Amino acid sequence: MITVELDNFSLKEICQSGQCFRMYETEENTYELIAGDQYLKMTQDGGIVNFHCSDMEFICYWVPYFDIDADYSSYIAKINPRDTYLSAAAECGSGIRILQQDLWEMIITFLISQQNNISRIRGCVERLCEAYGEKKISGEKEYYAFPNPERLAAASEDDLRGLGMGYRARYIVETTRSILNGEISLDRIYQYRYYSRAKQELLKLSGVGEKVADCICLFALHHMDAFPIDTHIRQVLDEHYKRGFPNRRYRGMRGIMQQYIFYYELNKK
DNA sequence: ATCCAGGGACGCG
DNA sequence: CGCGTCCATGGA
Repeated sequence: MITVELDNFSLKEICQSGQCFRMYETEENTYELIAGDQYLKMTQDGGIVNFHCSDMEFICYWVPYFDIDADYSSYIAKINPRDTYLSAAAECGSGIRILQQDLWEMIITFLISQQNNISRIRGCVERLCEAYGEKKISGEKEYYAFPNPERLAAASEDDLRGLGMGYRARYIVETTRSILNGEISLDRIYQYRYYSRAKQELLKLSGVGEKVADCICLFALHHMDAFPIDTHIRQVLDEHYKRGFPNRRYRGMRGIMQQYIFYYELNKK
């Protein structure tokens, strides 16, 4: 087990931030997470966080995953103090992190997310993993990994509709096919240095539009300028930023600001 | 019942 | 390009 003391890090807030749909608070201050084919149990008491894994797994996998080496207080310090809305939002969600999740998993997950609510997205993703993911064991915990493209290719559109994916089933089938036949290369998308290039490539996938592409760029590729505009963010922009969001000021950190706003809208009061 | 949820494809003018 | 319309599903 690894024990570390961290600033601006809250498992509860990360869990409720809506980036990862397979993280659960299983008991008070105890969280379980399945990411890709990895399972992790964590506990937190104040700033002290316990990761139930080896040193190697922590350093190679979970440090980048949780963006642990980044200093989020410096992001918060950049917020215009006269922007009372954004200041309140960042204070509310000061412990969230921009996760670095698996690209393939984020593509499928955010295809499912469209015109859908978070609790139902969780259910859809979980059923998808149970039906097509590899069964794994970590200690005494059994879980299903997120299915890789080859395994998901076994699912027909009707199969996926049977799992409650609705009209998104066709997007999943078509996107899986274009990845498997090499039309779109995940490796290439990983290697693009510029956000606009990665986004441009993602937009070629069936069912991936502006918003979903931005979520994938932010939550998998860590392109911190991605600024996904969903229905909640749209309302905030219309109400608090009628002259546009201050993009210049927050260049290189637009994504985290978006997440502070998103978290605030879902969890305030 | 009606509305809404981390939207996007498609057709139309 | 900007705009309607349709697309499943379940909870409030």
